Amino acid sequence: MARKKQYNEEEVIEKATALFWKNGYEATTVRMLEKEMGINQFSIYSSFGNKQGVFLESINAYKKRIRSITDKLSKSNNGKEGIKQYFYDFLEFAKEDDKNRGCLVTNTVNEIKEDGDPVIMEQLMDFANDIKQLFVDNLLQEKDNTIEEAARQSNYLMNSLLGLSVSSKVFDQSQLNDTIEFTFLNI
Amino acid sequence: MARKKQYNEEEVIEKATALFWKNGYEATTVRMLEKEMGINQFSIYSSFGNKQGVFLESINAYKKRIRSITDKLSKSNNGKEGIKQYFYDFLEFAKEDDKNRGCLVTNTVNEIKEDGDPVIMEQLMDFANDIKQLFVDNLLQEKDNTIEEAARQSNYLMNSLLGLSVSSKVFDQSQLNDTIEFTFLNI
DNA sequence: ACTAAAACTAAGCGTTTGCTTAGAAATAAA
DNA sequence: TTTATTTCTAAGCAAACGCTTAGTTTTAGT
Repeated sequence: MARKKQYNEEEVIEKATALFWKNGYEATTVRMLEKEMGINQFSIYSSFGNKQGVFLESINAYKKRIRSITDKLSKSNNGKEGIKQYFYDFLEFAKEDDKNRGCLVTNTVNEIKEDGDPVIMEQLMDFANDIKQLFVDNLLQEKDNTIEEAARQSNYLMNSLLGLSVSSKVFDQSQLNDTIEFTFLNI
Repeated sequence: MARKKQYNEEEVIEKATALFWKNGYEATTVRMLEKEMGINQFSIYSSFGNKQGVFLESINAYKKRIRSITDKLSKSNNGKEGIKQYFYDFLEFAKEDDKNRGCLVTNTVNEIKEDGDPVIMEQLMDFANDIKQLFVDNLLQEKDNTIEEAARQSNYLMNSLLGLSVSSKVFDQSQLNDTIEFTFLNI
């Protein structure tokens, strides 16, 4: 009846994700996507609607990939030690060759700001809140920790993780290790 | 002999700074600058060469403005307590109406990445290192603190400050206060 | 083999980007 | 007042942007 697609949508989105991760949303042009994904602009628009559609699918692909370490955290039951391990896992996850790309979601929050596309913004907020909730869950595994205290600590830890997403692009591994160790000293 | 300039270069750069601070470098177009600065594109290019020239002058204007709080830190002599005050001062400094714009320099580092313009990148790195050095100086005011320990602590504090630059755009004041208080418990 | 539907290629659409330029308006020395 | 010099306005440049479309190729049911 009709011709077959010569590409796999999941595969080309993986490649788009890498581009967005490296360059950000605005700086990634449709011509770059065309080249990296290995398919024509027509195919891009026919499969994903528009550039934003490609990006939203890339965010989904990113979430799926990072689930390997968030799952590890949600299964962890040794309190703050599990979160600390998540910090180290995240640094490894975001590493590409010897460079660190930070977190795709954090990068995007930084880029598109408050007047950015509301659909994308909501996606990003949900993602951050999910991780923060994982922190709270793990912090409550520590004995004598109240919900209020865990909430405060999770704010502190999220701040540190956001900082790490930025720092990892600029500072070297030993500086990052120091940062993580200090972060978990007194909670 | 010749016609007089109808604008003051410092004044129009102040307005350009506000625009870059709010929107970032790439998202700020020359047409937007034209409108905000209140002068024609010809005047912009004749005074500052190109868009990057306007931005570099804006970075200088930003540095001059933030000097009010960095000066306070460099004059401070009560160790980590002075740095903590700097964190609160920074949040106040970056506030615009009820929104927080973060740090112009941090925003730009996040935006232009490693393959960005080397001239801009160097400016940004110098700025970050200057602040980090101020942290070290103040940390050495604490008794029994070694240079190595102060260096490690300054990495941790810079990470927290970078995180705060991001967090302040998303979280509310009480969450930020909790974060700062927790940050200084550890050192 | 024929045909209809989907997927391909490649050219090109209108808009916006950073930047330039032709020409008018203003200024101060002569 | 004339003249030389600079600043102004406004139109326009090539290139790059996101996106579309005309026309060809491939496929599977008849």
